Amino acid sequence: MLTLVQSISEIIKKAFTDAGYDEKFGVVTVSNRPDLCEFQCNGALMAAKQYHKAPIAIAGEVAEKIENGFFEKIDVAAPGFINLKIGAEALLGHVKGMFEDEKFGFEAQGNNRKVIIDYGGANVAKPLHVGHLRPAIIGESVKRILTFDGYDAIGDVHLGDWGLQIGLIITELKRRQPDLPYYDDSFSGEYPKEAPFTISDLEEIYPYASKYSKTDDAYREEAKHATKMLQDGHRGYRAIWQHILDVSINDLKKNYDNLNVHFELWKKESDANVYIPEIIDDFKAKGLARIDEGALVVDVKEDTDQKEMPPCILQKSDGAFLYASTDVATIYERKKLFDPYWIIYVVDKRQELHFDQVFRTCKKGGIVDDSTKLTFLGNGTMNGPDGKPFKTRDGDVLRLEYLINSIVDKVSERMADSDIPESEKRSICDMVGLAAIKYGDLSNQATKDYVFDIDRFTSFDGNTGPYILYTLVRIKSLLSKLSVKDDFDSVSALKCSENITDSEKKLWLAVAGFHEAIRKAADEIAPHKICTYIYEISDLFNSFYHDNRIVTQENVDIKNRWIALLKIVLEVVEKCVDMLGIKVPDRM
RNA sequence: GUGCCAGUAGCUCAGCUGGAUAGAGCAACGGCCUUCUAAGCCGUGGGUCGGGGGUUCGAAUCCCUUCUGGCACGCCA
Repeated sequence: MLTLVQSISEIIKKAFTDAGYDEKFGVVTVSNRPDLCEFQCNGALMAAKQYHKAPIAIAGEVAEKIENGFFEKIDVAAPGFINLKIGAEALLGHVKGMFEDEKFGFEAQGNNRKVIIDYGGANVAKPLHVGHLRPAIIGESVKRILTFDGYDAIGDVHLGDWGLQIGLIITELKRRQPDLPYYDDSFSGEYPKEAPFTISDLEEIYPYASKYSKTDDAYREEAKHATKMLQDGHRGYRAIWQHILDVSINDLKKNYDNLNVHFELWKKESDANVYIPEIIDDFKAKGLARIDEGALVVDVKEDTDQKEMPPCILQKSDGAFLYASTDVATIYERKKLFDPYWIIYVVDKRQELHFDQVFRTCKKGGIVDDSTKLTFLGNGTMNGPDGKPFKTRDGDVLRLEYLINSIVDKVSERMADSDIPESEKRSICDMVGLAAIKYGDLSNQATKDYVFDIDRFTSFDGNTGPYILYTLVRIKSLLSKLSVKDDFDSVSALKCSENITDSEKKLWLAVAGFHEAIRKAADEIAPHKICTYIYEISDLFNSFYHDNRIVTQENVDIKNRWIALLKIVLEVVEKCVDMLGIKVPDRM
């Protein structure tokens, strides 16, 4: 169905036509002067130039032609605004359509086209840290938004399991446990099923090896060599690598689950690796690649470029592949396996140049055709209250689970004197804590850096996740007090439009704004627009709640209309919150 | 050096495809609980939209310039 703004625009466009003007000027927007009106049309101001006429005169003529019946008030204001207030009956009439549609009247535009969203970025053998939080939260939300918009959206964790990091671990492991059979080239038996390390071991080994390699060139060379051997198929190294995968993936799944972040695909860099040779052969055959300083590169500079655009390196001078190779191969693989219409990368924005090169390489080599959309949605950095990247007191990278725990602890303090039984409290704190983190993150623009302030996010006041949850819980509580039956007929409850107060009408208008808000969020891949919307509607609900005694309302028609209102607000906001990846408790 | 992004109230951020008096939240101050969850509601104060030019009837928004901060710039990922 049309959005409310579109429906009103249709009426105003007709008035412009009837008054002898181009209908394109009849576009209506939500008013930026709520004290004057609910909707406004600035078309007369724009038409003034074309028709060489005073805008106020045009506005007057158009206003004359506006159909009666839909509006409560039509004003013309200098220098040429047309100000509109919708009638209560028309508003309820519009909203009725939302009740009758499972998407609340939202028109999905994805047409079931396939979109792959790459938002994991986790590496095996390394714990998730704060740097993984934003892509995970934003990516999950983007996936849910696009799913709602009718796309066949697939989340891919795209694990980093194939670089020097594995070589480093192998090297360090060999140094510590040289007697293991993996390094014995003459060993031909079966390797042990059990990994020779735990996840905790790995989390210690990798940083150690990484650090040490920076001080010892021979060690570093050995790690590079091990990486190459692994890529070339060394049997023992492959076995170690498989152990690393098994141990890590198990742990990562658990951690992502705790975040309510789920991937449809658990693909890895190594999966794409097998395609690299054929891709390189193809680039060579097409004459698109050249040798430069011993490395195989693809020139991706275009004539229109204002900036420097270094070539994309597909193969290092020592013959090994690197991240550009795997990223190109990954797109190749995705094209081959899924033939997606769209691929979206939710990755730290500092990698923009790299992905620009990769995308251009893919287009140039015909790995994807021009119709395939490749989007880089670079996320900003999460900073601490000092405005600098979030670190522990010692200056180390903060593990994600520690961050989550500290938030949940703060929430628990808040809930200490609530009368909710301890058995339920735990999961409620988890939900509220996660909502605090996610809402705090998603309410900022994805591409911008933002300040993650634990005290602010857990303060529970104002525009926060807990406030939204509190509002939803409040509505749930009301509906339960009202003993609303599941088969309550909301549509017929809308027949009564008497005694609609200002705060109620504003809330209905906010409900009607759902379609518009989600449309924008989906088109611009902007979860923060959903946050803005739910904050507005929650705020309006709480005002309405304050102004009206719902449970004790004696006029049955009005009470039923209010029940319908509660139900639709609850459903709409729950849907929004779900698109952010946030779960709602029944009470708090 | 080249390029990208940011600079809006004391703090954290919206708004940016040009429109009326630039909006929230926090913090400050003042009200509202014998009544549906006060984790709430209502109100007050607070801004040369980094500076300077320009385009326009009209600019936080578009263009140029400048200052400040962040980031990225071929064999790490």
